[in-house]
Amino acid sequence: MKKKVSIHDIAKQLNVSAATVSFVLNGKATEKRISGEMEQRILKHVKQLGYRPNRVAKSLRTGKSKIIGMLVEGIADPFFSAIARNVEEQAYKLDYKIFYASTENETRIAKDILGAFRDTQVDGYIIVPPPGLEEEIQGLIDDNLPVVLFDRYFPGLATCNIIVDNFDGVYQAMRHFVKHDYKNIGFVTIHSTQTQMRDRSSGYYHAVNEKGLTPYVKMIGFDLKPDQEKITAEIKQFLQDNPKIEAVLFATNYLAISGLEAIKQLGLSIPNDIAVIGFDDNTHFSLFSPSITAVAQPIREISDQVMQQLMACLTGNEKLPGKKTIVLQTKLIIRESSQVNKLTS
Amino acid sequence: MKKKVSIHDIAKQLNVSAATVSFVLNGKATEKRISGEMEQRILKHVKQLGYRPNRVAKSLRTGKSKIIGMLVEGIADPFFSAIARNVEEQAYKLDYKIFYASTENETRIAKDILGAFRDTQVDGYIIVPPPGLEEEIQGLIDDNLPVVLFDRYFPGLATCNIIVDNFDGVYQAMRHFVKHDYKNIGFVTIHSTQTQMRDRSSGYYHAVNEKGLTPYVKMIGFDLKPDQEKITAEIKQFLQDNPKIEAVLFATNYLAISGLEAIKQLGLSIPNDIAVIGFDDNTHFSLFSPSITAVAQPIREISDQVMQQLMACLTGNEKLPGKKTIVLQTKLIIRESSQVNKLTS
DNA sequence: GCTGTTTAGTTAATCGATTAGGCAAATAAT
DNA sequence: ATTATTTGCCTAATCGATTAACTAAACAGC
Repeated sequence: MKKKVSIHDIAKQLNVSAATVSFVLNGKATEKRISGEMEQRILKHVKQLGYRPNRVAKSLRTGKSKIIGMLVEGIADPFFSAIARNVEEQAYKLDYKIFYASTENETRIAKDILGAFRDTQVDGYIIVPPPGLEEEIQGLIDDNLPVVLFDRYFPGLATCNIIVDNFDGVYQAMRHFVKHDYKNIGFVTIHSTQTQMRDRSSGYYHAVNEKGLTPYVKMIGFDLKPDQEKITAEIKQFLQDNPKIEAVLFATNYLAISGLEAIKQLGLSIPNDIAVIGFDDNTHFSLFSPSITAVAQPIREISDQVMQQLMACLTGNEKLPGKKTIVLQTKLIIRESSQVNKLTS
Repeated sequence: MKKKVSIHDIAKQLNVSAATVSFVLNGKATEKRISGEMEQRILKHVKQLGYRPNRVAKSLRTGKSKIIGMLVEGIADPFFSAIARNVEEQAYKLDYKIFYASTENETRIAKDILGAFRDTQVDGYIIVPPPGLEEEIQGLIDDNLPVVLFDRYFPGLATCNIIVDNFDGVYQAMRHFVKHDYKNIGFVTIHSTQTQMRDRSSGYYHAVNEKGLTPYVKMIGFDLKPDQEKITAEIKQFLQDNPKIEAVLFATNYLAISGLEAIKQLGLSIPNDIAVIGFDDNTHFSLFSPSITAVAQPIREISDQVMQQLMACLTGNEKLPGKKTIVLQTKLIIRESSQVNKLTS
């Protein structure tokens, strides 16, 4: 087992002090008036030995870790994993590493992990907050730690938030339905008071009121998320109980999946028996037959904004991002599932 | 900004030494003969202040970090993110954190990140190795660091590997095709010499030879992975060039997606014009019309085995896992895409 | 009363870096 | 020639924990 070499070993071997080596390694040779000759001697020897400074020690001394903590609802969710991937890519370029973790939207898990992040002294936080995390986030702000929230936020907190216009996303989808003459439009969402879901609901109700429609809403408990079959069963029941529904909007990607399964099980034909739009696009929606219309979130832009805001703090004047809410627009990707099939109708 | 409290602050406030506090906090009170009275006094005060030990300092001293480094091909890939999610869940229970990163199967990125993991002193490594990472992995072994590889491995290295029977997975799929009387069966794979792809190819050729069939193979460059459209175009070309093909097997999930798109663009009907099987199942395959037959990898089992092997080293007698290759079985999930449609044929 | 053993802690070195402050030698200024 | 400045590098404290080695007091045994 190759013994680890420390900066002191390097120093001893060259008969200089550890401080000198440290200065050279941190590019402060000129600033600290180390001669060019010495600098070369050290650099050469360091390269030859393949010495790598111990980040843990460095982190302890400087209080910086070059790590960003990222807390999402679930890394297996394609929406979050796609953003995670983009964020990671950008972080990598700036010599930061990402430390992901999933909360499953549970307050306790989120608190635990956030604690672990703090203990590890991560330099910045990217958080998709579950309910009840206000205090912890306020704590980060109080301690002057850079935080960026995305997907949802707490209106009461002075954080930097990157979100999409959930209200408008749903509203656009509704207008599309109405334009194609659908009158009885269902909305399947989850029981949640978080901003993103609340805004989606508002968008639905706004459209319903504006157009004088009858609302048909089904709320699924969030706790059912791991149990796809149960969600499918509930949606099936909802559609059976409300046979008038001729179009339905699903408020999240996993609800859409279960909803499509429910529709399949009921033997209904899309879009002739029932039209469908999902919130959150999916690589596969274009391949479905019929292809599925979706409200697409701008994944690339979200990732870019998240990183831009966070990096401005990390590399800049160490200030907090400050209270700022950046609202990005969604895009309705119109496919076959939301318009009557001209061939058969 | 709340000043951070250290173990010395605690000690001073209680008029004891830092060592005593440390012993109590690490549950060594009895072993180190600290009185119950003192123990309670310290615990109470620590709880009251909400003191949390600095993990970085602890890590520097002990050389342990309670972090596991996980290197996958791409965190946005549903196969890897599902495994990551499971692994994370188990690690969490054992008080370990996971540090993910994506390599995009590039040697240089993988080396970089592995270096960062080492610098951070992660306690264990879970790796899906890109080509050319042999030396670095051997280096981990030489330094007695626990490593588990999965999905693919290097036959020359004495590592613990968790893989699936890729050969048999493909072979089963081929047998299924043959059973349903398909004779001209295409195989779309990527240009790669890594074990998992090599074995899938072997499975195909074995079946082709055994049944006396004509091989139709299309190799896609791995570098095209980010460019879905190009892959789609190549597959389209392949199918057009080989009109005899009546069934096709895709060797990875993203090839299947592009392949389905190609088939859609060609206006072919599945399974009547062309039958399809994909390697790697997908949440959505059951919802496609027709639903897509797939070779499912046992995600849960893979994650369990990975963690079991790694944890045995971490919590146990600090030995390496040793050379051991655990081969799990795939399961052919038969759906509509691979058998002639009884209604119309 | 003197030695040996427990009890209940304490002291100080250590992990591997960073960095403010110091100091001797060389060079410049007067 | 003497003082001032610059050059070039070193000393030692520090970050916040862990832990081997030690000690002082209390108690036991003969």
